[in-house]
Amino acid sequence: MKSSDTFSANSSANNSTNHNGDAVAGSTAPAPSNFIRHIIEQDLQTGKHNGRVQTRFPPEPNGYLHIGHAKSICLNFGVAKSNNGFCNLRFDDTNPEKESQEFINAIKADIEWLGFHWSGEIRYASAYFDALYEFALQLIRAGKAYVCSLSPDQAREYRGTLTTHGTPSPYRNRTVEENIDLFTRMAAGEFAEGVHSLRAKIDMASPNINMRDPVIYRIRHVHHHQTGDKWPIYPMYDYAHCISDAMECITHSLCTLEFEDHRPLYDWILQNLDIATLHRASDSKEGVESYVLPRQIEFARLNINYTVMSKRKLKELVMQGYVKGWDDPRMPTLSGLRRRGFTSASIRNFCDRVGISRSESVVDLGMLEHSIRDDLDKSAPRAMCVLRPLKVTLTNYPLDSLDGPEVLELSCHPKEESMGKRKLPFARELFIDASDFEEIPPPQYKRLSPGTEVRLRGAYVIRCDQVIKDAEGKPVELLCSYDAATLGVNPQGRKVQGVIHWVPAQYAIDVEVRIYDRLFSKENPDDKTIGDYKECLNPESLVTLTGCKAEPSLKLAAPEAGFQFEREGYFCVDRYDSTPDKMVFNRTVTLRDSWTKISS
RNA sequence: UGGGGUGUCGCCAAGUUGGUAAGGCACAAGGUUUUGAUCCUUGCAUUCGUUGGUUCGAGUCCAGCCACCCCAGCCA
Repeated sequence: MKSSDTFSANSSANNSTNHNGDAVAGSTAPAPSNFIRHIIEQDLQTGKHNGRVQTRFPPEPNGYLHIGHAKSICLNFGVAKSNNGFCNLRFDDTNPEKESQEFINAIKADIEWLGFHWSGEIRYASAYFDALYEFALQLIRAGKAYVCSLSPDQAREYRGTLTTHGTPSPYRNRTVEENIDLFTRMAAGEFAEGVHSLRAKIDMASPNINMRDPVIYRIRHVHHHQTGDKWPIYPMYDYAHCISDAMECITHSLCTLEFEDHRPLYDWILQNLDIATLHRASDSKEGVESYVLPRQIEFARLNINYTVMSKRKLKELVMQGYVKGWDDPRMPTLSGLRRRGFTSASIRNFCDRVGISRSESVVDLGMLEHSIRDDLDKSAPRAMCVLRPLKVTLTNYPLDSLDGPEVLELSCHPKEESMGKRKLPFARELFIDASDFEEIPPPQYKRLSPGTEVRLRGAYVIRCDQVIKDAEGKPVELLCSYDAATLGVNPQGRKVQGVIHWVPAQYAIDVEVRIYDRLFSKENPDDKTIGDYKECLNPESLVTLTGCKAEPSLKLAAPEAGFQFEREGYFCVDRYDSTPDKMVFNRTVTLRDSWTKISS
């Protein structure tokens, strides 16, 4: 045990030993070093924002959050927290047809589960529609935006290609009056979808296609989950996002690499708006003179091998029934990982370990597995559960006595005594796992085989005397004898190497165990040479085992409770399908396993 | 044949102003162990995509080359 001196010697280094301490925002290690934190440090030094750090996490509510979002969440909230700043949650809801309240609710729940707290009320880009509309009028009056009446197809032709410049729209030089008239009528719902759009007047010859008079408003006669039927026009991302950031006084607008080419547009919009108006529309409580525009900074999105991360593909897996929902334990969604048994701390740690950079990279799934093992090894109580039961009868163990069974006490954790002990009856008839017996033991096999001994974890040493087989020659029962002198002590004069888990037959509870494995069998399901990513779906990503035998103490386990089933892995009680009468456990991850390496 | 990016160990990733390659994962070898788990110890890039240049000295500066990623939605 640690002495109290050890604790007082270095307070900051011992954060990790603080089990149920501050569960918020991965704070066990010193803040990671990355280019974004460097930029912020610099801005703090130069006093660019008066020492203020304000970030935001801006999901579009068109799907569930996945672990890639967790990277962004940890970054945005983490960077704000360690600089005494704040992070907003803003729904980027400018394209209502793909969005829904269901997604908004799920996203909120996932962020809370991850352990982060957003600053103030939840924000919505849609809450800024009035302001956005006024700013559009301002651009029009300044001759910096115009109503274009090209069809989407025509607009594409006018835009030019990657290597050839575009051609100005014939509507580019409409008068301010005409533009205002048309735009006002667009907003009044007078026109059908597609007949007009509002465009920023920038440069059709720009080598950056985003600057070739991008559309900033389109006509969409659809219901919006927040604003109802108020608007027949909706702003585009490029236009709404930068203004929303500015209105929320965001200092550092962090996004992924694919928006790099949009940065000039982000800056153009803000720089072409009247700063005083922007300031007035913003959250700022200081004067205009200290009002500084936000800076967009891009970082690489998260990729993990053996999985897909695009929302489109995840949605497809759900919609076409390849998985059982957004929260299927095989999904890389936060709700899926949660249901699988991942703790939020493990995900935060994973994000810290992965780091932030600008190079596109593919993280090994092993890193995620390490993060959850690392957490659960320390925090998960141990228990025994036999997945593929094989009956064992201890021929020399007394038959049931009237006093009831012999009851053993086992520690819930090998190191953490504070986790207490659990009771487990011992009996003449037991179950062990079928894989812990081999009639013809392979080299270095340390488990049970005819004539050899093993230790039953937390109980006695037993020896296999006889194998009873069925008609096909498969072992169905083992007749063993136990050594009564080996409870809590090693036998004298011989060494018993193997230790196996077991469960008393008549006191065990029947449970269902779902064995999950990676969803894809190829490292890169997106590889074009595979064809469709669904071709490499792993047919064994889910194997359901029924009739598993769990120790009776598990009966009390609550939904989502995580355990280490000794020698098998980490498992959790399924939060939806498990009932007291029919418990269901999900395998979160296996234990590290050097035996299968040795044996193969 | 346009523009914007990225290239440091098998996988991530630090490398402030040029001064002689952090850390994690994985892997390997030992030790402890009533989980073939955990834990502990040790090992694991004379080299930073590549070729040249500047310099006493370059992953860090300069030039050329190569590879890969992103962009032509009235999606985000």
